[in-house]
Amino acid sequence: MAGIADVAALAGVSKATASRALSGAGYVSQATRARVQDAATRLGYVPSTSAVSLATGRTQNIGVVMPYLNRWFFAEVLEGIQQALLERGLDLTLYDAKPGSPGRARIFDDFLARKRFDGLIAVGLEPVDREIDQLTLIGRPIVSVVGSGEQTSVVAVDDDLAARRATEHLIELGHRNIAFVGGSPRSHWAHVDQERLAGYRHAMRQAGLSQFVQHAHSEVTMPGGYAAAADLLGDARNRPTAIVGVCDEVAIGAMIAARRLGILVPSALSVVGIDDHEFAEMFALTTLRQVPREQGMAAVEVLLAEIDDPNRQRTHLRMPARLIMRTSTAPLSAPAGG
Amino acid sequence: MAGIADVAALAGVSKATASRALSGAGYVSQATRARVQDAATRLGYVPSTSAVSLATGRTQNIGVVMPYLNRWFFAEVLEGIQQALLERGLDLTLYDAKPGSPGRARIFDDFLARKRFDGLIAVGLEPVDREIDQLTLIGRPIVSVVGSGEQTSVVAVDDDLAARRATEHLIELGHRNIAFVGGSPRSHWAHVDQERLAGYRHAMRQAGLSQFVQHAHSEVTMPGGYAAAADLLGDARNRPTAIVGVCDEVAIGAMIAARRLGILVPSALSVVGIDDHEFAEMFALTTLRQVPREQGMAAVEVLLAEIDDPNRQRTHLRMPARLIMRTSTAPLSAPAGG
DNA sequence: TTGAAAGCGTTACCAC
DNA sequence: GTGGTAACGCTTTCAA
Repeated sequence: MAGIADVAALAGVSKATASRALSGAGYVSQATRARVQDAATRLGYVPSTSAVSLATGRTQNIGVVMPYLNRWFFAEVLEGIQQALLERGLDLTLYDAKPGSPGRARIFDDFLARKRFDGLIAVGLEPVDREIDQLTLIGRPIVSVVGSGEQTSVVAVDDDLAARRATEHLIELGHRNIAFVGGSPRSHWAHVDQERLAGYRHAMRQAGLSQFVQHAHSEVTMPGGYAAAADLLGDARNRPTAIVGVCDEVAIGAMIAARRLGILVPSALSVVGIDDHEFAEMFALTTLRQVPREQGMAAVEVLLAEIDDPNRQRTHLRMPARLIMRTSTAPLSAPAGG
Repeated sequence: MAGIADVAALAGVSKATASRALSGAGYVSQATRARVQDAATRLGYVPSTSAVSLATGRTQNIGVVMPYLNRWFFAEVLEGIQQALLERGLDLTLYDAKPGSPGRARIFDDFLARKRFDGLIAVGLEPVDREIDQLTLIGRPIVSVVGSGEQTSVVAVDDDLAARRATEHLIELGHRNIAFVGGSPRSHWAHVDQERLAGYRHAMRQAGLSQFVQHAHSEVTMPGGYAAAADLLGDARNRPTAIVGVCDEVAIGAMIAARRLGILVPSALSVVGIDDHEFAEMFALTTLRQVPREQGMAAVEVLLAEIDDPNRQRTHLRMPARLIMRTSTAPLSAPAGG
């Protein structure tokens, strides 16, 4: 493998000059620069990343920690991060830290401590106290996507607002008996779930519908929403006329459950989600759109700025979600009861 | 940051001894080893990965290239890989090489050439000729998950067999007019699609049903399957009584389309998929199960063996898929025609 | 504008 | 069993 010494030799200059010529830092005459670059391409020179890291203290690599890879939101964020890093020639090292798994402890104890990265993006991590300490102890800039994060910069959608808008949309359509499906005490989306639940509650209260507030717990997955909605809708006497899903996956699960029970959407049941999941269109789901891919890209932006200037002030980006109207919601049809 | 020199000093030994004591290679007395380890934990010593890489030539990192992150199969494989690496203390650097994207070229030209890894796992890559050359030029072991891969070791499901079994299952139920949905010429799953299509054709031919062979092209996604099936089923005169989906996502899309058209599954239409996707259960989809997570773990196994012994013979692992019967398939009901 | 040489933090060879 | 020391491949002063 050709090293910088070979390049220097071929170009007839010293290693120092070759290094400067290739990295673009420091004075080099146009002529020598050209000669060095020529030699480099000729030899197919590729700098050794470990040598560069050792000498500069920079890894040119960003770490990403997330609890799930196989969920729409996380995969999209990851793609956004990846794309933004790719454009800048930075590598991405992935850590899959499943909540409560033995592997998670190892990641925090060993992997992250290795500092194989110049900065870290934590997606939906919801770290417990000890983990937060470990993160800050790393001494590298950190940006959270989703999550409360007082300690780090944060990029996220305004969850409270999104849920409020979703609920208000249903209220405007004349619904009163509106249930919220999704989220459970032991969910690892805890923070997001709670923000959204709070938004729903807020909207209900403000409309004087506190008596109708109803929260059906569920796993935050499509099957989870299916199961929870099946329960919720099973009791015909006390059935809501509309559902706010904590996210599209849950909302779609609820729609499928409704169909199985012979409850027509939207004539007998309106459903609204939050996300604008890739399946939302297919299910004609009305939803509040967030674009996780953009959140991922924004997180990279913020992180790189902090790497550049470690004293930079923390950024807290909360993006608004936009209502996308499809046909899973409809005005409350002439009701049987009041 | 404490370096190995500090550890050595605190333990009262040389750097060389400290290194041996910590890495476990070479002779060190029990007593000194204990003393060194104690000093290390005391100082919170963490070796510099770049220094280690530079000295050993090993990065303790595995590269993973895949074209999509947001599809069930890929996400599952990635989780399997991640888990297997985690157990061994190895890092994972991710390269998201979308087919035809400008970024893809960069990945092959720049990123992979950096060799920031001891070995590479390529998932469903379908590389074009130039890319294959670039991969082999890296000079590191490579394992493909899915894909033709003559040049590398391969871990995959037996696609031909899976599709054949799926088709045979329908034939045994009395179906004759069986269509295959999924895959298109410009699909980037090309190889898998074709294997499965071939399996379907094979089974049809063997049962003397060649005249019924019908391939509805579609994107290999749930919405893709939906659209293709909507077309296919729209023409009531020439409608198949059963569908083989190239994968579960397509099959589920087809089921949803059927429902929209008022075609009951399974009484009026049987649908079988391949995958056992996380949604298969919820849709009661009969399918041929593959476990991508295990494929990912197996790929790691093979790769590490090849890293250990570069002269090792290539491995070609083709796992069989198992039929999981649910209720999306049923015997052909007393037919109107044919 | 260029070059010599000193790191960067490990490992590994070779004496002792 | 242990310690000195030369790599590993690059960047970065500091002189020239």
